[in-house]
Amino acid sequence: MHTMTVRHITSLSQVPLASQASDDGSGRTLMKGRQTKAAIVNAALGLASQIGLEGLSIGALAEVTGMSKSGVFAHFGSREELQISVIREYHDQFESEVFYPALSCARGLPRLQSLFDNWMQRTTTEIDSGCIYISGAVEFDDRPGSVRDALASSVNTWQNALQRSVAQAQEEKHLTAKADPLQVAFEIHGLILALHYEARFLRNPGAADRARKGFSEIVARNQA
Amino acid sequence: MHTMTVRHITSLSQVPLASQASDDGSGRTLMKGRQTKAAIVNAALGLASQIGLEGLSIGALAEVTGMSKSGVFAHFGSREELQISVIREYHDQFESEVFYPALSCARGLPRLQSLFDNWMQRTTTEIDSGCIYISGAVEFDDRPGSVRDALASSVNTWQNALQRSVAQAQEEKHLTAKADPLQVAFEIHGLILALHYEARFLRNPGAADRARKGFSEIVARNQA
DNA sequence: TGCAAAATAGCACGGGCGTTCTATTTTGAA
DNA sequence: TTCAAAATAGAACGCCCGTGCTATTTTGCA
Repeated sequence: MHTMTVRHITSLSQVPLASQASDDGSGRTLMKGRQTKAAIVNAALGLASQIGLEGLSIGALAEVTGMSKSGVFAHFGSREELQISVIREYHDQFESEVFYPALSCARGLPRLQSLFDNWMQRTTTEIDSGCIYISGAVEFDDRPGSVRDALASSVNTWQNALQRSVAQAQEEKHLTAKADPLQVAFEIHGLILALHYEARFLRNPGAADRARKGFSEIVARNQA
Repeated sequence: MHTMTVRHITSLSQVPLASQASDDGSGRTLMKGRQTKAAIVNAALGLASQIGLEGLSIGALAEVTGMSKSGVFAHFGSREELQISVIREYHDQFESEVFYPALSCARGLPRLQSLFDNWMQRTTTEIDSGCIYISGAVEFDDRPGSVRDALASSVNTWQNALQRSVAQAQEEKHLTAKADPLQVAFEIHGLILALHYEARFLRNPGAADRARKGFSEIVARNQA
């Protein structure tokens, strides 16, 4: 219980308490609960992507993982904590699929382009699977609490990274100094949101092309 | 109007049986059920805007309207039908707040600008109240059925109107013939979605200004 | 190998949900 | 004023939910 509380406070840190077991790739000393929990969170992420964080139910999750409701429940202590774990998992995946790979591109426009391309790639996948950053925003619009906080914090982290990349593109003289990173990031975000909306909900074809075209227009307009 | 016809076709007809009463502004002969139903739908729209169409519950609605659950229920026959009634009401309000007023502006860019201004005005309001075209899209992403159909149909009606307005601006030589109405409408949609997301969920200030700036950039880029 | 601790299961609870069925009240034309 | 029809209420149903409690099984160091 205390560990739960602590994890709450330190927000997204998942550092284990000293007394607890370490994992590692394959060694002994790997408390089985950890891997089970990871499996549950993965299944939960899959479920939540499709039906939303609010639609995520412990019963359904138990069925999917072949466990009992209480077995699943014990790993989290509350539904909220489960939802937060899902958000954390999504955050990590997003980071390693979208953000980190772009770091191997040169600072400035190349990296910004890579960030966008990776984001597009991910969003294209999510036309089928759904996106927690988008559905969660709608679900927790006006529902204060730790789930909302975790979600907003993750999204803000990403938005800041994107804005930073725009600013770097200005420093590198790839984009004009007159450009406003907040404005550019806002417009890019809009393209992704429109892509998700029109492709996933309306099932309009061609939305991905329009998002890409929109991005290149933004770049062209702000070029140095 | 086309929308009207479509609404009838989609089986949402509420044409009374021949023997039943007609409404009208204030005359006698107005079956009380009609006004009660309208009041319920209005309350339901308020609730659904905040907590979503999925969150809308008959119990909560009964409490808000001061009626019994079954009293509310009897007006719709199913929760789905209630949700559809809410969508129809929202559609009508949207039409009369955003679409119709713009018709008094000259065809072409003036009317397009008016459509956008009205839409911005409405979205600004919805930063507090919520928007069921946005929340509903997320909730009914991959949930087939009549609710999804009604929602998508309403959104499509609006999207077509917007695209038509862009095309008219081309005919009037206000926008270049090279512009793609689908592309322009897509980008505008993105601005509105980003505004809703960043203002309502992230509570970022300045989002409205960024949306407006984005629109004027789009217009500038596509000017004839 | 033994044995505490961790992990999991089983069960029950209270509550809200949509819906149905059956009264009861209210309406409004004759 | 009467009276069928319309509108509303009331109670109950089965269902699924999150959660707490108490076994029971499994784990992994001593």
